[in-house]
Amino acid sequence: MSSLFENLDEEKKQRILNAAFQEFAEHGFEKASTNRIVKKAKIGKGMLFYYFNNKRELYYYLIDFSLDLVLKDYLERIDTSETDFIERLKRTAKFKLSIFAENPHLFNFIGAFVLVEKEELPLELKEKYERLYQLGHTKLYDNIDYSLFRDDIDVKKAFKLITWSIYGYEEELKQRLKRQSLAEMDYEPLFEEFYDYLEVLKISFYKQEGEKK
Amino acid sequence: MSSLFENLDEEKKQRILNAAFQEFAEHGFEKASTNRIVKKAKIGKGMLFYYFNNKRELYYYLIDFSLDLVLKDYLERIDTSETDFIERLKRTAKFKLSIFAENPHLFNFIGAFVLVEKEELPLELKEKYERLYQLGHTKLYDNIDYSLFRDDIDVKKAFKLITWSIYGYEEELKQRLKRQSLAEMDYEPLFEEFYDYLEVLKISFYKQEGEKK
DNA sequence: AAATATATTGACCACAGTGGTCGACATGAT
DNA sequence: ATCATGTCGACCACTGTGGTCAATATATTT
Repeated sequence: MSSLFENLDEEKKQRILNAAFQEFAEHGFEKASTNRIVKKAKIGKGMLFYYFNNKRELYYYLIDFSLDLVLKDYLERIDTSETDFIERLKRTAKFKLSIFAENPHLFNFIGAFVLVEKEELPLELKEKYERLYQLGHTKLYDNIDYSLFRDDIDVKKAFKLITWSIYGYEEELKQRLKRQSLAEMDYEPLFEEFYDYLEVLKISFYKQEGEKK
Repeated sequence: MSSLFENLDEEKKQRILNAAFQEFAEHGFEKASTNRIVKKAKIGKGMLFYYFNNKRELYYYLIDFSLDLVLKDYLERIDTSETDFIERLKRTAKFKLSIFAENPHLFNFIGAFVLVEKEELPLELKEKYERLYQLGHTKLYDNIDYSLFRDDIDVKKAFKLITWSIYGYEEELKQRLKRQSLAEMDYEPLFEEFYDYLEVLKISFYKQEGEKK
């Protein structure tokens, strides 16, 4: 009965979610330890099994929760009427960061279960993930104005290169922020830096002023 | 006494190295299991502790081994007289792949111990790693002809973007090849694809014919 | 062929950590 | 004063741990 869990005060709920996300992200389902989770979440062992009947139920709850969150706080916010690919990505950055600030291990958690245990998931969750994945694809790549790109490069390859670049920047950022307290810090300089990179990408992959037809 | 181990026939040695690299890469030192290692390497439990006195000694041996290997089979082969950054990277790809083909978990292993346990390493290994890191930096970035890059972008940022792009491509490749037997396959098409990406990077970040002074 | 040295195994050990339970107790509502 | 709801952590049976070692197979020397 996870409605018990859902009615917890927000701070405690968040502590538990965070602890569990981190533990499962780092160790996978099998080797994740409920002992470490309760310790990190600062609750008694009993409570975890009071909210969730067992480890597996908690795990599935987390998957469901994370998929819902990505849908509502990320994908649904992406504005597909913006036809400039890089500009569209630029706008998604803020959504991503606010998710990360609230739940730093959520993306790692998703990455982990997708990589290693996606296939063994109950059908319901697997399908939910597939739907989300499809939606993500359309939200990112549909209705893009290809004519912005230079004519002398393969647009598909440019897409990939841009995506990898952004992923690389995100990862470097994560490393840099590792010991920072995410809560009270000034994100603006980071966004400025990020925008600078996007600008370089635009200059490089897009037609320049003179070339636009 | 790891000279015992070193005198093993190559095939058995490789089996043990592979198994151990993978186990430590996936689980870190603490949670790596010697039982799983011997099982995967298909040797009796006793042998592992016959070659290496204990788990830690094996771990340190692997670190030392991997650092030596990266030095000799990768860094020392990089030709710094090639002043074209992308061209230089292009040439390193073959070294990297041949290391990966022989020992698919080595880079993951290095990535893992650097990320989580570098600081607690014995001084000797820590210094060895630092030296390697420095050398890597010079081998990749020294004596690069900046004038190849377009004037209207920040070269430092272009460096980063290119590096991230290549890393992204490598990771995607790893995913794709996951279920392939690395041994007997044709790498040529992959290199062709890789070179295509590099070409896009060149067109985008380098000056075009007309602009060269 | 006998004796010795080296290589190899896996059952075994004490122990640490596992997921999950449950009686004791605190808190707040009725 | 009673009762429902929360909360805890000692406890349990059990699994897996790093490491040992007597037994044995194999190779080398005499």
